[in-house]
Amino acid sequence: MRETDFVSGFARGLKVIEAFGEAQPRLTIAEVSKVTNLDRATVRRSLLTLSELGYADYDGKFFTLTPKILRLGHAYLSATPLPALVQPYLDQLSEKAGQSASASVLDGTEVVYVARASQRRVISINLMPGSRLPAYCASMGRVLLAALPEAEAREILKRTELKANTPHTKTDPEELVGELRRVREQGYAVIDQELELGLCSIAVPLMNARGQVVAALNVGAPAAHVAASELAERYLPLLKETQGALRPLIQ
Amino acid sequence: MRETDFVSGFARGLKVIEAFGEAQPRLTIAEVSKVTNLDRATVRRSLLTLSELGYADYDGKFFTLTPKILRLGHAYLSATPLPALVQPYLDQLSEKAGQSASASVLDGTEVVYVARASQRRVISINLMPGSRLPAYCASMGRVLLAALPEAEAREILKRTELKANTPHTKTDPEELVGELRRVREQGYAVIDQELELGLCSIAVPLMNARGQVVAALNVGAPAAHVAASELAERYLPLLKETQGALRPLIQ
DNA sequence: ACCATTCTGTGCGGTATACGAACAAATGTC
DNA sequence: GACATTTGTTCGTATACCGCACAGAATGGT
Repeated sequence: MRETDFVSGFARGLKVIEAFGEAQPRLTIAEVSKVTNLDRATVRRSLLTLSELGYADYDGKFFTLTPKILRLGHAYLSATPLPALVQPYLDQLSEKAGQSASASVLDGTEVVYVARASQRRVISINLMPGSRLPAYCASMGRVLLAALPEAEAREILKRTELKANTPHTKTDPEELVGELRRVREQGYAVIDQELELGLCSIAVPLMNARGQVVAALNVGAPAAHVAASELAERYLPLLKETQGALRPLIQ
Repeated sequence: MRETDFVSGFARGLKVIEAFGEAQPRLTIAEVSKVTNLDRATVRRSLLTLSELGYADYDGKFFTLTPKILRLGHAYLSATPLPALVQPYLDQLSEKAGQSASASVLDGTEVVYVARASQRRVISINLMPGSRLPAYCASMGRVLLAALPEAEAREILKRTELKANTPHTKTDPEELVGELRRVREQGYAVIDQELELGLCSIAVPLMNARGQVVAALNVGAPAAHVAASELAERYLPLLKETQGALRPLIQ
């Protein structure tokens, strides 16, 4: 690709959109400028453009994103058959298990939820399609990393900030690579409170008809309710069943 | 806003992203050019930019969006407190009702789902956060339109392509305005197979502490399972209860 | 009330980008 | 296999945009 085949105005604008995150529903021009390291004048033009197009609201001081912005992500969710395909199976799985069930794909060092069926039981982390978690300490992340050639998985781990979210979090790259090997062999991954205390989960890969891993499927449960050691016994059959049912349907 | 406060390269790029919809997961440069009415050279630059940034994949012929694009919509979903706030109530509501429950907001002529709790029962339409439906023939759409000044609602109806999805669909603007009046008076809207045969639903507005309508809440059911005339009797108390519980919590 | 700080909005010069057209490559048609 | 059509890529030029610097407004601290 030539240098001139890159529209930096577009790239800058996308960066501006991403500046709106968790703790920042309302941002001023200067705040966005700080977060994005873009010039204030540039940020201002981008935000006014978003506002003009209806993707953002502006009250003279603060900018907020409007629901129109969901059209962008929706372009992916509706264009990709996977989410719509797995949703009903996820609902079934979630009901049978009595726990939340999710499907996700890998994006860089993170897993991205593409579908989810939640249970009444409220978990502190609120997850929905589009939500992201670091791959190294999430059950679906382990499964997806295990599906990659080891060199590639190592590369991703190298790029990841391996921090200990809890005392249980595995952060040693070598230990993680070993863990990935085990996951690859046994065909599933169990996480015991590595992401958050009190939360454990089990995941299996989702394969297409050709056997390529295209996503992961998991069931999450409060540690108080189900011990990590019981996860496989309790939920693995259900996960395997769902995995098998979906396999011929994907692609 | 001055003419020069608009970044057209950014606007064009967003248009390119939106070109990827329902039936088009994989698009060529020329296809995107047709859909967007942008010059092929311009589209190419936008797509290569998306690809360079990891928002799209390119195999030399077709472009596809990657899950990274979900970061954009996620910026809204996580930045707006509403979805996370209503989700647990939705889950509860869905379980008590034994039917799917959703929350949505208005975006132009469409309702946009911001949260959803689905039931095992599979409905032909697959809906998820970010999904859109025309407001005029959806229960939540009726509720949200009814909350607007009548002139504004008329304006939106004028901009809408009022097509009859089923023999039951109301498409006469005057009849719809009358319907909106009734919805406003009775405080809820019932849809009987106007969007899709076999599907009916009931919705109520969600208000914030100041009494402003900020979203809508609904329960959908297969017509075979629950007659439209029974919807209010069966689910209105649950909806009202949820509405009341959320009211002091919003904003 | 004052100054210090931070913010938004604007004008300007240099540069990067969009446009249209022309070219090259692929695809389809007979 | 030759022609027609569509698609992808390149190029020159006019122009729109970026970053900077400054002015004025808003905010905050003393």
